[in-house]
Amino acid sequence: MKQKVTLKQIAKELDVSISTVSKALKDSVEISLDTRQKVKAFAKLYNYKPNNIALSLKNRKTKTIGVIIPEIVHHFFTTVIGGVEKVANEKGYNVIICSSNNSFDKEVINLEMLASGSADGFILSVAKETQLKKDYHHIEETMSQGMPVVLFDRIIDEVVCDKVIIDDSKGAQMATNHLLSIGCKKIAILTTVDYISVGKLRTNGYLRALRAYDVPEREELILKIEDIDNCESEISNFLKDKDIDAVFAVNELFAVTAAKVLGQQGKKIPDDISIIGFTDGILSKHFIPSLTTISQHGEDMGVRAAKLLIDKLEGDEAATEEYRTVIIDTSLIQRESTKKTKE
Amino acid sequence: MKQKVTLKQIAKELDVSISTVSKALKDSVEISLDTRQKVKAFAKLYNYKPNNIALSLKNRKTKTIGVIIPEIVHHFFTTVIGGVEKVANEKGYNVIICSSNNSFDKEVINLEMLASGSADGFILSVAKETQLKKDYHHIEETMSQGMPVVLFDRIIDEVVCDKVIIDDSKGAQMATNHLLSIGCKKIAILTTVDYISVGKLRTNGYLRALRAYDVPEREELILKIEDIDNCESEISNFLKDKDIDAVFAVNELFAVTAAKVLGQQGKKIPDDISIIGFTDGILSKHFIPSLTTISQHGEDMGVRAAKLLIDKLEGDEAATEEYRTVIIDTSLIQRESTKKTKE
DNA sequence: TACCCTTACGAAAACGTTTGCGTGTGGAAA
DNA sequence: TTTCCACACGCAAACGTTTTCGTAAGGGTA
Repeated sequence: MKQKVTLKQIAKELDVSISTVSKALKDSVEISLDTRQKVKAFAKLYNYKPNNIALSLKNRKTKTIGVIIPEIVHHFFTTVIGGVEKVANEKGYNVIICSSNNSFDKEVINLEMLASGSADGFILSVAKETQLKKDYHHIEETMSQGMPVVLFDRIIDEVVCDKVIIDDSKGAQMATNHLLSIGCKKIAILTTVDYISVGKLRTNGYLRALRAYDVPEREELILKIEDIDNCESEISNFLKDKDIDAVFAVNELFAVTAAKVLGQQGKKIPDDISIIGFTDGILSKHFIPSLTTISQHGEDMGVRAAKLLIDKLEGDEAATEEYRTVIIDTSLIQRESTKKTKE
Repeated sequence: MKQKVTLKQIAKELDVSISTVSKALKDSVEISLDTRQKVKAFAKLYNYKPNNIALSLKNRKTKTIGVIIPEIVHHFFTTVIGGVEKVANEKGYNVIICSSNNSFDKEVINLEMLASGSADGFILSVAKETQLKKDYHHIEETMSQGMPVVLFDRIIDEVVCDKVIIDDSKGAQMATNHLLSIGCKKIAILTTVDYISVGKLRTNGYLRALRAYDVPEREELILKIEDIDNCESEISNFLKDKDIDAVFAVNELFAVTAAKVLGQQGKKIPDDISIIGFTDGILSKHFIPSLTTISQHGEDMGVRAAKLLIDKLEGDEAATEEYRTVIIDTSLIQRESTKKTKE
């Protein structure tokens, strides 16, 4: 087991100083061609690689981006990470991913850990608990120590920093408009409790679309779900014998669950009831019938977030003081679960 | 913007030496109670956190585990990561995740980057390209430099190290047995090309099960798919008008695609044809009909892999020299897509 | 008063780099 | 022979820790 070779060892072997080795490897003109070649040959032979940790300490930057997301087993977040990685790798950055598991405490711990030397900046989507608690001191603190933070998707309005979001409200409006435009009038919505920022915004978009079409908003068509993972019976009860012609679900799971229970209740999709979801994941694509949905372009979000962060990290002082909010376009992906109703 | 506070700054502020501060924070008896309290109060006030990078350099370990997987947008791999994170966090380790995107080059780059100081050891599932190329020098090299590697799922037999796998062959056998036991006789298999280790093993398991039941193996019932992401037309052509009563698919995507095209071809599942998949992901669970499948217990794999790695990292020299292969049990999850055929 | 022991702290090395600056050697010019 | 200047290299500081060892001050004992 040959240990990792250091400058010091090479220097000793070749009977020169450490600085000579370092400079030789960097092709410094200070060092004679002869020595340079000798050092480089030796370094190659022993597979010398500079120690990142030492470099980080010396340069006071790690060339690493910390990404903290609420869930790691989640299609949308992984697509965002994909985008982040793409940009980061291009620009020579490493990516560390941590999941908060939707726990405030774990979010704080992860952030503090990464902030104490492991990452130069952060891309973050906050945990449910954080949105509920409204405690953002860890984020503020990180920024006050000079580390830039980019928030995405589940953001916090009160925190001043770069942000990448979709216009959730507009996306929901687009979804609802689509249903209205194909002739649906009695549109139920399956959404989350209000403290989830994106859920609330999507509910708002739904309501706005109804108003624009002069369709009265009806309380009994709105279901706000708390326990996302066990939503089936709740949705089933809610939908049972309800006089509706369409369902708008604010996420993929609600959409497929609605499709499933409606099927069980003898409804045909899209003939009896149209369904539209949110998030273009693997479920929407492969479900039968495939689900019309709103795409959030997760990878784009990741790309933009990473660019914003790297700009800040490498930018001059001027750019440092202004914060930008990038809004990613949503788009409607029309599939089989929505269909023009016959007049 | 208050910069991160260091020992040096505290020392200066309090007019003591750096070592005094360091010792005081560690409650060393060398330091008077008075000084200790003063230092601790000051450190708390300024939110002092030791710099991880400096600690890593000093201790020559990073307390970080590097995880490299072929794809980040992939349900199975994320569940494995979930398991790794769980154990890692318990034991005070950080996790860095990189994706190789199934590219050999990117796998090498990521590994080398993390190996040069960023991680103490690795949990790795190799890229397709790596399996094809059979070039494992980067892994051997990493290990020869004293960094333990645990391979999981897509492993390499030739590399001697700790491994966590499922018995793919046995799992496939279990799946095929299930089909046979409910009366299916003409079982097609949708599998991958042979260089993908897990695909080949699962094909073997299928064949073995057939032999054990004295069912002749028929070449025309075996489809080896190269381009996983565009498999629909291939599967559709293969299945068209084929005289079969069951399909075994070696992954989730093949399974749902088979279900879809069979549906299009007018077959009822499970009445006309039973389907069984591999991997218990989100698709199998939510598809209609929900798919019988073999669960790989991804989270377990992650847990075991992390434990193996940490054992090696913290173990004494004795444990260092022996390598273990942990085989995670697979289990059959029976859902709606398989049904006893009427005799 | 002289000596010793405890208490409380500081100096310095080490981890592996990079880099500005100092310096010895040799040859060329005067 | 003296002076000067490249050239080629080494020294040392710095990044932020931890830890070993050294030591000054003070009090107690003989």
